[in-house]
Amino acid sequence: MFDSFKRYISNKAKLTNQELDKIQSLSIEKKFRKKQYLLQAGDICKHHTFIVKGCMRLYRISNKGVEHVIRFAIEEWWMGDKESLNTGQPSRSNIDALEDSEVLMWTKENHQILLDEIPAFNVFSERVQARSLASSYNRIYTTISLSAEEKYHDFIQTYPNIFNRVPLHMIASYLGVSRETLSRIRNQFTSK
Amino acid sequence: MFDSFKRYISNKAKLTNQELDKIQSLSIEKKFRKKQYLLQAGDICKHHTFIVKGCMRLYRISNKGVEHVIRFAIEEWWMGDKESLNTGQPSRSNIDALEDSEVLMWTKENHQILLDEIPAFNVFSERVQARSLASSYNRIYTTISLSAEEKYHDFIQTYPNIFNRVPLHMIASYLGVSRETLSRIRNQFTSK
DNA sequence: CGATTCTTTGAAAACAGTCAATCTGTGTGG
DNA sequence: CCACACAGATTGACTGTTTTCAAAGAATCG
Repeated sequence: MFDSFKRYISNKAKLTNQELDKIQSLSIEKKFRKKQYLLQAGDICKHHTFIVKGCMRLYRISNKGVEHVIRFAIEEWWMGDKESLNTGQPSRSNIDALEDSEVLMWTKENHQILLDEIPAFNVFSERVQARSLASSYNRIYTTISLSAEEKYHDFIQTYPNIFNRVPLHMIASYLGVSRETLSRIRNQFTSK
Repeated sequence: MFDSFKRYISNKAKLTNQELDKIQSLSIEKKFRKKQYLLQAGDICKHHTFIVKGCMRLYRISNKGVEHVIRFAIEEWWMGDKESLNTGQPSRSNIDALEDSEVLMWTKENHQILLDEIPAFNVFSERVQARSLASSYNRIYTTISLSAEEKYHDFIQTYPNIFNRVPLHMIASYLGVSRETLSRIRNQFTSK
């Protein structure tokens, strides 16, 4: 399982074998079955998680009891609640597996050790974080500027590998649109 | 002008006088008049900017020619297009001053020097970045989960110091709602 | 096969956007 | 100091989009 990660990170950061060994030695391999929670609201998020295989979602539940997907993640993406991880406060979000998944995890403390001891890993991590901030701004922009139909098309263009793996009602939730509306949008589109 | 920054950062990071001097020596003091651009779409963002006084907004213009505010920033907030700063690519966003403003700026390179040479500054910066990621997730959540009216109330609760300083139509733009709708929501509310 | 889970459809109601006109306050130049 | 222009806010009428509710139809999984 670590080999996948090795291949991934070797493209992004120049690491010696020793450094890779160190990263591996602090990692935890885990499997999650479909529907299994990686994090529940109220829990304190303790790990940085890298998805080797599978698909997950991070979502919150509103006070009306409705689920709202904040983001999806698939192979070679990072997952976790950065806020809870950072503050040590209970998370407001849930994370669960949408498919049987394999992940690598590092505790906050061990992750910090890697950041401190391996400069290239630090640079790499900052780049990951910068990119996730950029993509969240893009998401904000599309969410406030596009119509439901445009959002849907933007989504399948931006995440072609996700839209065909997750149920439509979750995409609707992600886009902030009712599932009925999204179903109609999609059918109206295919009939053209 | 640097004194304000000194007071701000001294609360958040333990820095020696030498370190503060170093930070100051690499800083640029600038003033922006109301309506003046700090960054225009197409420019490459070269600086990290700290707002000492005033109010700014970061926004994009859609292909229909409509402005969409991605975020506001006031005293003691950081501003800049992290994406462009990081990638060196032209920015898709604009930043301008909503009030006469005073800022401190550091070039990307000088900022990096500070991160490398001053561990406490590095830790501090990471915390800032983590917080901005967290707040952007919160924004995504409220944007997809709340109605226009709820969004407005959430906004004035979350940013009481901003809503009374910026024009209503910009708040509408920020919330992804037409200004007429927001105007109606607000009046309906005050008449209760 | 039976039970979930997911998607689709219809009809009504709620909601938000658009267009156009008016109103308000602010600041600028003569 | 006034008149004017301008940016911003409001209002009404209308249109269009999206939600909601309810029911039924696929698809998937054990």
